[in-house]
Amino acid sequence: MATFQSLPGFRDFYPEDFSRRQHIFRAWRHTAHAFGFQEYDAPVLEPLELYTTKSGEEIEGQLFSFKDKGGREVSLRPEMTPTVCRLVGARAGALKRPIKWFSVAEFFRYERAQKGRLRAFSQFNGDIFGEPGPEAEIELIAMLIQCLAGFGLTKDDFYVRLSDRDLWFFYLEALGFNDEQSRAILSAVDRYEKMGDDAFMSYAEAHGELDFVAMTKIKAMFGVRDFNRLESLIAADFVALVVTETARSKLNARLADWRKILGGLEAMGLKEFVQVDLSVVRGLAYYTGFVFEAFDRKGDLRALAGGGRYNNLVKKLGGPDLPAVGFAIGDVTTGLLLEQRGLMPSFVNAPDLYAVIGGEAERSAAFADIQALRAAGFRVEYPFKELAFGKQFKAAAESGAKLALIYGSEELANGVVKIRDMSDRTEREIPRDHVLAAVRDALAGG
RNA sequence: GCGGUCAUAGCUCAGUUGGUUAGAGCACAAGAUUGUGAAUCUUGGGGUCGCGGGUUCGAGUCCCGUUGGCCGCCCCA
Repeated sequence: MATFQSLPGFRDFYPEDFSRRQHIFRAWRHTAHAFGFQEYDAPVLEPLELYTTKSGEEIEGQLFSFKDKGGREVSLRPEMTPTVCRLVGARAGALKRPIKWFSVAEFFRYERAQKGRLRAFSQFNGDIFGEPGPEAEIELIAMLIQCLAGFGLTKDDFYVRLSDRDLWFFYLEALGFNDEQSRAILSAVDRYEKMGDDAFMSYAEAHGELDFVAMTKIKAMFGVRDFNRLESLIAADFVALVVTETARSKLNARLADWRKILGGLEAMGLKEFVQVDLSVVRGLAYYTGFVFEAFDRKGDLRALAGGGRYNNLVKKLGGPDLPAVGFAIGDVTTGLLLEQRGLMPSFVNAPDLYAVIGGEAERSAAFADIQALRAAGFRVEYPFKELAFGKQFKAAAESGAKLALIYGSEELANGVVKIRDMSDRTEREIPRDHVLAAVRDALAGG
């Protein structure tokens, strides 16, 4: 047993693990480029205040924070959102709109590790700045879906739950609740899935029991799973209740945005991935409108991804008033889901070519070709030590190389090299000065 | 921060009521095999049995503590 091991919640990435993570990163970047997003990164270490300003002092308990040698309070980044707000805010005037940025980066949170949650993890973050309308949501939700579908996951594997904090506030306002009461109700809605009716106890303590009619309406609202039902619930309340004209027009405007998002995603053929679900509230208060989360269909994993609109955050962090929507997908849960569904490719590290070298005398000739082939971009392996031919062919086969190049004394005496197709075991001789061309030709076909 | 559970080779595990020098399979390496393939056989390296203390003539085994993994609670940006 080694004396030192990695810190709790941190992972070592041996080559197989690294290749698995790399597979995830590659697919994410591929998708982001297809959607026209630009990649950025920023320091892993940030001023602690960036996070306490955004999330409150309490957040420090969950951070890898410390005082640096200059006495600065600093923290490893626990998320990308404040950082990207800082970057965009600083140059907002000079950036072409819409601003569509993404990153693939590592984050650190001082929390107890659990299934799907570690202390160090990677996330894909995609954000759109400068677009207040639901067009940004369409773009981001479509990209979120593709970030998972790109691995071969389908609508039977995962789905995106779409909710709307504005709709909630406008609806509760129409029911006669003030802002503080509405927040307490939303916090109960957030916990309802886990706690049931007990979730409303803290509301009752602060504001008195909810009356039966209001409770029924609220439960109906977060029980809704399709848009037509949502519309008809609200339409029915317009008839049954005394609703002010402003509350009515706010709600109607929200419903129009909903129609736009759902219509847009349907036109993209993504309807089956999206479910209306107002029980998603997403705890932290900085979300200002639509919020969404992706889950696996079987429901035995933590959330795959989450995001939403945060129109006030850039300004709060010192930038201009800039609307924003974003989401993040984690590598840990995504990796677990891909393993579960057999979509994680096995580690492949096969060279294109394996050079079989007769002896020390032949090594120099082989080296010349090996270097030329490598410079041309081919992956070439050869044995470090002198080995029997039998061993070398075995090594070549185990390496997974498509071709073997044979540098024996007989071949070199004739000015040729044998090129062996490892899959069908056929061999042919080629002149030494045609090796590169012959390899190119042989590998082009398969 | 709280609770449950586990910890023996790189991996998966065995190890009797406490008893000699802690084992197997896989993996890795060498040889059989100095011009042709994933097989087979032989051999080898690799363990302070997570760590520390206690009980005992004797601890991988029992007790306490600790660290770490896994699972759950709180939290989840």
